[in-house]
This record gives sequence, structure tokens and C-alpha cells, in this order.
Amino acid sequence: MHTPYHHGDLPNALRCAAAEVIAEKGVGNFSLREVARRAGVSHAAPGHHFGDVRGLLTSLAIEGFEALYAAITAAAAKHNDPAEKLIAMGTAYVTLATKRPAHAQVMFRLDIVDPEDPELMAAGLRAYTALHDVVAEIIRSEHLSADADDVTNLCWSTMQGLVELQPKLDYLDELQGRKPIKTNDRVRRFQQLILSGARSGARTR
Amino acid sequence: MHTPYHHGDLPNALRCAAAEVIAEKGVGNFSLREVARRAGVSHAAPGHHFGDVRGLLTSLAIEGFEALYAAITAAAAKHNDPAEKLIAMGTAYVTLATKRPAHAQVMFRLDIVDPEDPELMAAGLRAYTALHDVVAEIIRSEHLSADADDVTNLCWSTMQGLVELQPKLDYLDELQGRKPIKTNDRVRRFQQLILSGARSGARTR
DNA sequence: TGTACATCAGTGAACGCGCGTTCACTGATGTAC
DNA sequence: TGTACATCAGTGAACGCGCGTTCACTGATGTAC
Repeated sequence: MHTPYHHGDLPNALRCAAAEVIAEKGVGNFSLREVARRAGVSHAAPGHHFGDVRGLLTSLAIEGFEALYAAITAAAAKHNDPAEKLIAMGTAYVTLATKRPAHAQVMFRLDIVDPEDPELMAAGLRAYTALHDVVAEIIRSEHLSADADDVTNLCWSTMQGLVELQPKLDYLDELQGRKPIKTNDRVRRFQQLILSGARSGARTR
Repeated sequence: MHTPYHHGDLPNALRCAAAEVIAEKGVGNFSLREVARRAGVSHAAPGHHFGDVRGLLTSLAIEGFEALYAAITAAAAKHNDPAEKLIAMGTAYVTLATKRPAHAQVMFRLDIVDPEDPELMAAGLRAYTALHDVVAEIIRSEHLSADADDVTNLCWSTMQGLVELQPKLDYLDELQGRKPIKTNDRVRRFQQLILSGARSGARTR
């Protein structure tokens, strides 16, 4: 039993530690040194792999988008009906963000991440496109006249807003004595509303 | 022409300076001392009025919710049709957030604001209620069976998500060669989709 | 109207701290011959 | 199989910095008599 000098996969360990810190204290109270401390490693080590703070956070954001892509495509793959796919994707989005709050907090924070990073941009676009494709599929198969970009943006905005507001909404429920809604139910209802909206426009044929 | 020892309304000046800093550098790069510098005041002065950093940011968040409440109620007051009211409120929400990005960045950041602050809670609830009331009015007057809480939450989440994603969406438009959509148009389309969704459920009578 | 005094608002020096980054280093691993 | 050497991964000491907060202070304002 020896403590290896070489860690094995320090970059990953550092991302995990960073996610832990952020989940606990919020991204506003994040520090590189604490991350190193948690990973049980010298505070100079992160620099070797990520350059600087921004690099680490950017890497976390990329991981977030990749996980998001994986989650929503996996969720969609479980259904045949495109509308069901969309609902499943929405649920997956919010569920993932709840499970990995640190990533969700970082992914759109252009002030602390390098927004020019090509990997980040590619990962973001890939996730967006996956959603867009399903929306287009719905529109095509149901012969709707709704605009695919609009509906996609609406879905994405709603999911993201929901992620951000979820604690608040739960709190409101509690405040007013309503019994708390499960996240999945909330997402499902939202998506169904959006779908109804898209469907209620004129059909293309 | 003398520089007065007493400032007159330093708390407000500090909030303005803080909003400036955040708008320029993002809330991740905010510092109390820089705020004091911008306000042309000793760096110890803010402590007198706000206690500490958290106090100043909380005060900014309160101001944000109050401005939001004022903006959406004013927007709603210009219309008679409740559905038009809702659309106007959504537009006002996003417009305000664009005009005062610092406030928008701070309002839901529970990690850097005091979420227990009674003023903050009250201001937030007031704005939420204003939106809720209009939604309830639509449901009542159009005899819809949609749940008022759901629709309110959907609207709020969508608006908030839109505020957060707007730079990204604009960027995507540009990337794909679409001509950029004006914010107002985007909001309007979103709200109409939501309304269609709410309307397409069964009527209550 | 004048004076004494309390209160308020902002100063500026000082503190200690944790931070991000750098640097020469050392230990571990891989590779060429 | 062994040896020399290059490369890689992490160390730990050191740096300078800007930060938030505190404190005794001073200037300005308001109030009581």
C-alpha cells in the first residue's frame, strides 16, 4: 500500500473535486486551492493540466455539455414517438442538472469560462442540435407549421429556466401549502403545454 | 463647488456602481473595493450601509425584484385583454433583464445573496404574484382548465431561461446565417406558444 | 440667534488571509539501443 | 536484460496581490435649550 506519486487520472479527479466544491458552496465561492486540497494534491498540480482556473471551469462546462448530450440522446432512444422523445429529453435535462448541479451552474457562465474554447462550443452545439432534430421530427411527422427553431429555443429556455428556478418553485409550493411537485411531473407538464402550443397552429397539409 | 463630505445618497450610488461592475465583468469578478472606487468613496464606506458584500448584493437583488414588479405591472396596465397583458409582461421581463443585466445575474444567485432576507423574499413573491394573477385571469376569463400555477411557472421559467440563454441563442442565429430575431419577437412567439398550449386543453365549461 | 452636544457619514491606515501563479526541483515512467 | 536518457507528473516554497473587515478618527449635520 503506497501512495503513488503519479495519480493516474488527476484531471478527472480535479473536475470531480471542483464539482463537489461548487455543489456545496456555489460557484461564487469556488477556489482552485480548495479543489487541489480535496483532491489531495499540491495546489500547483491543477495548473499542469488546466493552465489556470478558467481552464478547469471550462473543462467542467465541456463535461457538462457532453453529459447533457449523452443523457438526452439516451433518453430519446427509449421512445419511438417523437413527442415522447421530446418529453423524455426534457426530463433528462432537468434530472441531470439536479444530479450534477455544479455543471449546470457553470455551463452558461460566460464570465468565468472561456467562451471561445472550440471544444466547449462544439459540445454545446452538439447538445442543442440533438434537441433541435427531435423537434424537427415532431413537426415533420405531425405536419405542424410551427417553427423548429422557435420550439427548440422555447424548450431549451424553459428547461434551463426551470433548472435555475426549481429551488424557488419548490419553496413557493411549500409556502402556499401545496404538496411539492416532483421534478419529472413538472417537466412533463411543461413539455405538454409546449407541445399543445405547437400543435394548435395550423397544420402544413 | 466643493466636494461634499457627505454624499447624499451613497447607498444608491453604491448599488449603481455595483451594477456597473457586474454588467462589465460579470458577477464572478465582482469586488467591493472596486465598487467603492467607482463610487469615488473610501472602500470602508460600503460597510457602513450594507454591512458586508452579501448585504450589498442582496440589496441589489431586492432592487431587481422591485424593478421587475414595477415593469411587469406597468406593462400589464397598458392592455385590457388578459392574454395581451401576459405577453406584455413577458416582454417587459426580458427587456428589463437586458437593460439591467447585473440585477438579473444576481436575483437568483442564492450562493452570494442572503436568501433569508425578508425584504428580498417579499419582493420576489410580489413579482411572482403579479404574474400569477394575470395567468389566473386568463384562465378564468377564457374558461380554461389549465392549472394557474403550472402556467405561471412555465412562463417564469421560460422568461428566466430566455434571459440566461439569449446571448447563446443570438449566437446560434448568427452561426447558422439566420437573421437575428429581436428579443421582443422571440418573447412574443414564446408566450403565444404557451398560450396556445394552455388553450388547447379542455375548457372548464 | 447662539451654543453645546449627540448623531451621523465617510476616512484612511492597518490587519491578516487566501488566493493564483511561477519556479526550480524530484520522483516516476517510458523508450531506444 | 540492462542501462542511459528523455519525458511526464506532481511538489513545496515563494511571490506579490487584492481582498474584506476593523478601528479610531474627523468632518458635517441635526437638535435641544
